[in-house]
Amino acid sequence: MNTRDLEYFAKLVEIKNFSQVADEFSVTQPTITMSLKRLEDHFGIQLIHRDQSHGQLTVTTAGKQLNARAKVIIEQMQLAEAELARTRQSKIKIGLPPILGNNYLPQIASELIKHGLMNNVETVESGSDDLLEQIMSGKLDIALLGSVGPMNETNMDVTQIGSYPFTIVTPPEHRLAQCDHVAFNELGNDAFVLLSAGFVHVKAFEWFKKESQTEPEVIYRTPDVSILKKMITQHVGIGFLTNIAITDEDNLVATRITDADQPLFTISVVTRKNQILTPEMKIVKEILLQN
Amino acid sequence: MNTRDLEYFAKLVEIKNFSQVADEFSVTQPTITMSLKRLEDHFGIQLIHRDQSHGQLTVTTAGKQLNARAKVIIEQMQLAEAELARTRQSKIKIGLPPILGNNYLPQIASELIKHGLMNNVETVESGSDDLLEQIMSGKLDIALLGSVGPMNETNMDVTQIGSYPFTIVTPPEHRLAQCDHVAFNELGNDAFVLLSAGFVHVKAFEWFKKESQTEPEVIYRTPDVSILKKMITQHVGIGFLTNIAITDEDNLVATRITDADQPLFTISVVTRKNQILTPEMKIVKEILLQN
DNA sequence: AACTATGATAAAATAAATTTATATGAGTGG
DNA sequence: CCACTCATATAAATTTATTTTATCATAGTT
Repeated sequence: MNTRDLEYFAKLVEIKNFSQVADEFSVTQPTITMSLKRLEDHFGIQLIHRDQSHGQLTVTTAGKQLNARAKVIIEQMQLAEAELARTRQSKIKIGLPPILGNNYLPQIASELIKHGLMNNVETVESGSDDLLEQIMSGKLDIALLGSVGPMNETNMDVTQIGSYPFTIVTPPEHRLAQCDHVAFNELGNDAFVLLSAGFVHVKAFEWFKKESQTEPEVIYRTPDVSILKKMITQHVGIGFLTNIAITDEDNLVATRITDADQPLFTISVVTRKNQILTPEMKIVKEILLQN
Repeated sequence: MNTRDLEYFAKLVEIKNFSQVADEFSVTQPTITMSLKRLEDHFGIQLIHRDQSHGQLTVTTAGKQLNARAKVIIEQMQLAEAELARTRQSKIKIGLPPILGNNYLPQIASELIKHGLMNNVETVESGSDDLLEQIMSGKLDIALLGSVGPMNETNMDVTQIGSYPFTIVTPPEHRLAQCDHVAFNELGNDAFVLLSAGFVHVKAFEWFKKESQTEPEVIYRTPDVSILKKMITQHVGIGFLTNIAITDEDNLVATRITDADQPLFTISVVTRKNQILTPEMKIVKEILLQN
């Protein structure tokens, strides 16, 4: 069985047109006809019903079943491809959210040096959505991911290593800095500077908006945490960040939010199911789990 | 990419000998050499390290990684094969444990008749271990499975539909039949008739033995529940069964066991992840979930 | 009625996998 | 140390599989 046939088939199920599938793969139309015939002969059952009268192709139950398996097989092939490409490189590629960059990275770095792995590691900083996509598709070896509450990804090995509340971040001279705590619905008239879409903070922010029925203005968005902090310092707007994103040097105040049942910023170490870790990757994963 | 190459490779990783792999697949030895070369060329990395000096093959990290993916791909191919073979048959094949046969089957049958599906269904009765193997490998379309506590199978869609205690089953004239309840460690001197290995009852029985540190004699084992019941009636030994296995017509008494934290006989409806159910199968699954 | 879109079919061409035959290289027993 | 065995590699020939080219069939469209 050739996985190429399965790829043709999955595409045929998707776009339901032999000639277009042929174009997609830069082959001629009879190739697709023949490929489907091979599959139908192999499994001894019709997979696609060609309804000439209405110019419509329908996928039989058998076809749908094969398609479900074909998709897994193609995905696994792509993962193998990506993973072995990673193995060809010497460096371990770790994804981590920029929010953790300042806090975790120095701790981790010293541990890496201790194990003589500092030069074998390469970090990628990006929003958690993007990092999840990258670890899932095999572009990363290990990811440290933030999520709103526990992660639930069936194809991933997830180990939760901590969870932290979201807070309102202000300069020390701001009125909220004097408060021990604040309810989100007291912030309806405040302007926020926020992280860009793709960061879990945005999902959490939406949760607070919805639950408190408050619609604070978002005056600016940036994917860069240090820019965000500077804007908070300069009173452009107040911030919404996990408390671990804030260090003493920032000279900012994190005020906790009182809303009940609020989601927590949850940090997990994530690898793929069926991923084989090199001995070095195992050490790096251990280091991440312990910090 | 040919799945045949992946099969050769997985076998090579397993037995680490080119010639023997060739024999397994009834091909010649150079076929395996060429197949491996194709894979190594394709992924651009060495998969197997041939150590001529010690006559030993070792699998590289890349090879281990490919092997992990290959195994999933081969499994998915076999599932597709089995599932489409099932689709070629008209009858829906349902597995159920014989313990449920008497209780569930009549209820289910009347529902099936109501939907005109009675002739489209074929039941297979066997121990839960065997049924699990059959549903996992695609030989069954749907299985009703008993387990000791909740099932935990990552490749399966499991819906728990009930759980019931295990009980001690005796004829009405037996001393235990007078008791409302009994501790397992009071049964050290009783002889049991038990189901054969492969039934979850055996696992539960082992649990009670271990926890109570009691070793009752097992005088006879049978895979046939009705034979088992007859033996209990004829005082060959006392029984160990879930309470739902016992009906009024049996004229047997089920005495509950008092041991703390005891496992329950749990019934679940099980299908495979990524299995496509025909409309008929969906109805049958619904019926099973509702009874 | 001519035209277009879509898929099927057959023969030819090309590409890929397997076999046959043979080579290499490391151990092993006499 | 020589003949022998075991295990894998290599090259050419053969067989098998896939794709293309060219053409046809059918239904819908202008």
